[in-house]
Amino acid sequence: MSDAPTVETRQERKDRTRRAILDAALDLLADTSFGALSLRQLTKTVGIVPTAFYRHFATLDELGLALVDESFVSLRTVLADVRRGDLEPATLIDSSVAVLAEHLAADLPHFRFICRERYGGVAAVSEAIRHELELFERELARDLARMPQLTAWGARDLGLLAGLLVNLMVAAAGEFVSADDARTRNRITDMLRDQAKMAVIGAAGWQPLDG
Amino acid sequence: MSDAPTVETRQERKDRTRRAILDAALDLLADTSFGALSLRQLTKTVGIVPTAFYRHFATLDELGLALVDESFVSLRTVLADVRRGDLEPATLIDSSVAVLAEHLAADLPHFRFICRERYGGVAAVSEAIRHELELFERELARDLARMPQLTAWGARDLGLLAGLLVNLMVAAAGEFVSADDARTRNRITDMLRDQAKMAVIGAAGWQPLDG
DNA sequence: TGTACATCAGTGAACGCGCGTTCACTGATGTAC
DNA sequence: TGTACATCAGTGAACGCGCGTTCACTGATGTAC
Repeated sequence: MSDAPTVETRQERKDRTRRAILDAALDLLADTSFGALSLRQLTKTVGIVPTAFYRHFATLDELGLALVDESFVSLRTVLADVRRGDLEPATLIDSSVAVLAEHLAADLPHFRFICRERYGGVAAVSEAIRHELELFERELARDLARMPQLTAWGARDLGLLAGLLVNLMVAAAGEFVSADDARTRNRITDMLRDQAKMAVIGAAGWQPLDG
Repeated sequence: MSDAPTVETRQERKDRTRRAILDAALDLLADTSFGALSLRQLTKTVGIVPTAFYRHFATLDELGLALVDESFVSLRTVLADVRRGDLEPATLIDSSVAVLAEHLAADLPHFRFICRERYGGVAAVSEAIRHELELFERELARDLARMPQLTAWGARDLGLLAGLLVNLMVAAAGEFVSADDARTRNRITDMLRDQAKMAVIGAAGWQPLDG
């Protein structure tokens, strides 16, 4: 047993507090919307005095934008994991939906935040989320463009399919977050998988509008 | 010019105040989420004293549920108008989306409320909305079942398609509400129409799972 | 029709409470020499 | 290595404010006779 005192620099301690603020916020946001978040309740949960919050964020909105940022870092790892996995056309959707479900279960707070605040009451936050979702949609469209069956497609049609899939995904995430038992979650995952298949089959039979 | 004094019964006056409360709430909810709505600000907007609110609703949650009710009355008129309109398979989606766009533009506050609170922070309200959306989805599935191309389908597959279309619709409504110029709204409507076509084409090519 | 009483939508004062933000501060960590 | 000074994350008191809810009330509308 070493008695060596933990040496922690000022910056490390500050980073740890910042993380604690973000985590406490995600925790409290399970029960309320961001617009109803109280700074005093938040700092009380963290275990710091209300004014200490301002050492880390200039405003509550800035905290919200930080949560948007890290939520989308989390969401992007879904795409990265899908790319890294099974890319056989016949089973791509099954494996992609399985990857998504895994991420959903592993990081509920961030996905709940995205769903809840997408059309939420704090303009700065909902705008940031919709902007990031648009970027995510484009990233997905780029991935779709690389699929052999869709190489001839134009940008608009790829965008339509990507948008459709993103909307399905967000809605499924919202239901998933609200469900609290494994059975319901499996039903949601199954539904998402079949709806995604419908969408892709429809896309395959679609008459491209451009490109 | 008649000088006849307006005769208004006690009940009529009460109904008028109740309506004014609902309207003021819809107005304030353009800027905040329901969970952040203040009873004092609300009654100030109506022009009554805070305590008078309790003559109409026992709690703020009850007001929220009343808003859910009338929002879905509004949404159901969309289906009714679609049924009443052009039912030619070749142009059904175009005309349905046009009807929806018309209703969206005519009653933004209720549609914004549904989108914003669907996954919002007040459990009673978001649960009521998701319940009503499920009923709406079933109603849509029943309409779809009557279409000649889909008569052979099972309940599950009709439900999948209906759910997909409802998610598309709600997402489009959310974007529509956030957009403030006619050009953007037309783009959203166009996108919804084409995505709905993709979904229905996919549904047509789908291998039914049951039924 | 006239009178006496009941109802009840809306009033207004009062309450204790949690809110966000200000400010001058403390004391441990970091740095310059 | 030792000392003197600078930095800055977190403190704690204080502020004025809007909050939801209580309560006894007022006075116009409604009703019974």
